[in-house]
Amino acid sequence: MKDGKAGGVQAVTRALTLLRLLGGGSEGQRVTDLAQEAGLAVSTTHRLLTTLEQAGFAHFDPTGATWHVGREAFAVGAGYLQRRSYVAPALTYLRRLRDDTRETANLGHLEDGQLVTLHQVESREIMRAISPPGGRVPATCSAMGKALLATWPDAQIAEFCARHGVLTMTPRSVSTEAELHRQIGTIRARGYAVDDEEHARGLRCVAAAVRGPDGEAVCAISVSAMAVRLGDDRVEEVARRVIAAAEALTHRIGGAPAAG
Amino acid sequence: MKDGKAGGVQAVTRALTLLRLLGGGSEGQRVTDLAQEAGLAVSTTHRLLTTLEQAGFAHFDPTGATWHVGREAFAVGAGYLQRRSYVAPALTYLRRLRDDTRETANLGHLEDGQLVTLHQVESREIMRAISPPGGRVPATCSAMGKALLATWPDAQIAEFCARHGVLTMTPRSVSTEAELHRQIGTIRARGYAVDDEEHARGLRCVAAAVRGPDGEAVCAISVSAMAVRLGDDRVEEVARRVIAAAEALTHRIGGAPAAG
DNA sequence: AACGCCTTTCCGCATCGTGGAAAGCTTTGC
DNA sequence: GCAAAGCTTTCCACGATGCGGAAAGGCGTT
Repeated sequence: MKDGKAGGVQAVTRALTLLRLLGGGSEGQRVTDLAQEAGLAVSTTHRLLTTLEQAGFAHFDPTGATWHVGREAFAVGAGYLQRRSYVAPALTYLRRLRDDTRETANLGHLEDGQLVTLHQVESREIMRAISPPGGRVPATCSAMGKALLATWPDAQIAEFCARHGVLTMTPRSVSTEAELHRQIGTIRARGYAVDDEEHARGLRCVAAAVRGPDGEAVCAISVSAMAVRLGDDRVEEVARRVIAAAEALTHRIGGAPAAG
Repeated sequence: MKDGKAGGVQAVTRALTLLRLLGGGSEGQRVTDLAQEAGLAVSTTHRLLTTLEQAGFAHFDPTGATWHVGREAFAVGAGYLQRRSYVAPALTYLRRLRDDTRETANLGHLEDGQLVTLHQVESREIMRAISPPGGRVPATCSAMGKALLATWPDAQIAEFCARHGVLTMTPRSVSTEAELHRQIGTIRARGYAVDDEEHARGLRCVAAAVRGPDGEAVCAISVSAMAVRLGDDRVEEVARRVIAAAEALTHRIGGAPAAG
């Protein structure tokens, strides 16, 4: 047929066109109108819609005989957002970050008060990272953890401390709630968090939070390096790149830069 | 063929199955695996995926040769939410509810006898939601579902049972119509509904209905938490907050507090 | 260099989707 | 209250269209 482009499965292409019309159009569309808009025969349209309904992607409202987007379509779309959809798109930015800084770039999120490293792009210079993917650290001992905490309201942070305590891993780790709150203030002002040998001796990290579509922080990006290679003079430059990566990823996953 | 159910357009049904797999499965799936999961020939799967990609519903990542849900799928799903004018205003109240209770706050509505979770603001303490956005549960196994049913006249509830049956998900789920009617009475008297491990073992929810301008219940708000974290002593306090949130949203969308 | 495992393309066959036509079903006008 | 209009829904014979086995093309591994 002359359905415009070849290559695809006709019936499927048509069904998807209808699905798009259902999602984009005004509320409650009738078979005849949909058929016209899609340029299909009414009977064909009806058959396709019925099929979409059987799969839960379309919904038919008997009162008024109108068609709507179904729950499955929503479920699939929601999966697109929620299903850790930031890991795959993050890879590009992590890699660039690693190449720009020549240090290890990390992606992590919070789980039960701990920071879990989800992915890591290793520095080509230095061997073996301290915290491999899957590794866990108390949130307050990690730059990524602190960057994420800093996006929370103060009351939540206090609650977090009450629940999990303020755990330490090195003599330099944040050890009191007051100290944590002080640091959080700095993090919010600067837009990035620093871990200065608070997780492991000789290791420094710089991190920034990534936000999801609803403005909530979903994960964080960091650069970690041997402290000797990441002096005070270099932190700001690295931080700038980390923030840029975090913002780029925020944008990429349809995130809102500011929270509510 | 013996594709389970007849009536639908084969190619479309199959394509939708793939789409669901893309949305539901782990991120980044290969053709071979998808084919196996869907019970299709590899070549067929590949052709259907290609078609989905042409329409923007699937996305192919050349590095790693993996398939992902596409932007169009998300766009269509978003239409599902946009169409419901109460979703956007609800976010504020959900977030506040989460912050006040430190548990996960949910928004849901009924479709085809099932409760569909529309939005979720996750507890910061606990990860992994049982029922993520897009997820469905039989209405009677859910606090939100029961809260909504309770706003209906008895005759309609009876009809609902006749149509959908009284489905159960755990040994604690409501299993008879009589039991349901008893609970509905309690819900009406108290103003809130409880799901005590009736949907998933170890999970408790407290929900209240939100009404639209015509006094009809349009959606429900709930707080869900691990049962150990939501003891009998805490239910009343949480319920008070859930009801407040539901009333606030009712008011916000110009709803009438009481039914006709 | 040869293997194994995967993606991608090809092609002949018959299955499956197609659209016109006709049958149901409401709503509207008189 | 009846008829006509306009819609949804079902039916069916035809042939275009999607099917899947097989083969070709890539890529990493042994």
